[in-house]
Amino acid sequence: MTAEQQRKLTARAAVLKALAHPTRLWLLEQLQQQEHCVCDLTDGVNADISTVSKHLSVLKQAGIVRSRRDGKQIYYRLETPCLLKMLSCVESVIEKNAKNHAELV
Amino acid sequence: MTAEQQRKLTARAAVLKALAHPTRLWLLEQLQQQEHCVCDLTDGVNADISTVSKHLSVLKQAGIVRSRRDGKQIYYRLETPCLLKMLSCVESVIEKNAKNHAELV
DNA sequence: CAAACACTTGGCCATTTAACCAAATGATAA
DNA sequence: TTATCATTTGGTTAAATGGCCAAGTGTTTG
Repeated sequence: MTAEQQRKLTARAAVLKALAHPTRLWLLEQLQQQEHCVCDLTDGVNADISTVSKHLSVLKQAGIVRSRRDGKQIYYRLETPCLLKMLSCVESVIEKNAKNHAELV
Repeated sequence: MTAEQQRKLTARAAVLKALAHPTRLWLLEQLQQQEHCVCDLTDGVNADISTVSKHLSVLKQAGIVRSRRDGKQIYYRLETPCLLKMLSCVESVIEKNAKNHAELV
């Protein structure tokens, strides 16, 4: 593995890492159709608003969402919709796992 | 977020988490064309063989790869090729980030 | 301008992750 | 059956993550 390869793979891993949390995946689903302020999003998650804010900042840091201020609120929107589509493959892994597991029983 | 949603999202996050490491992404690339034994894979990675073995076990646990023994060696193969294809979207996030960053300079 | 509102940030703590080394396991070769 | 090879597993340690609370920042409202 060359240094250049290492660099590329680390960048990819960083994006995947940002996606790899149930709350963050839920946030992205909410942002799929339209932008939302943090307060909207906090309502749906069973967590402190500061926790939600930090999750959003992880997604922003990774370049997955963007934010804009409008008055008191800050609105987040999904920057790269393909990310959610790509989850269909993740889903197929899960289904296959379930099937394999069922066969073992 | 219902308990059922939570369950689903946690399962997805688990698969993404397994992908979210540069070494594991590299391993998957190697397995894309053909199966390899652990020794093959260790050669390319700058890490202890036990480290590589543990990375492979993370991928296996997530249902992303499978293994079979042949004599002394254990061969791993990619179970879900679509996972690597889906990285094109991850790549587009990275490119967009680079572009945005360039604009700021 | 002070109070209230919507968020973000810093601090703290518990848990998880990743790396290495050493020891254990499983299979073949001597 | 002992030695050797290929890999996994256990133990340890350092660093990263995720949660909450409290304090700080930026905006609007009274």
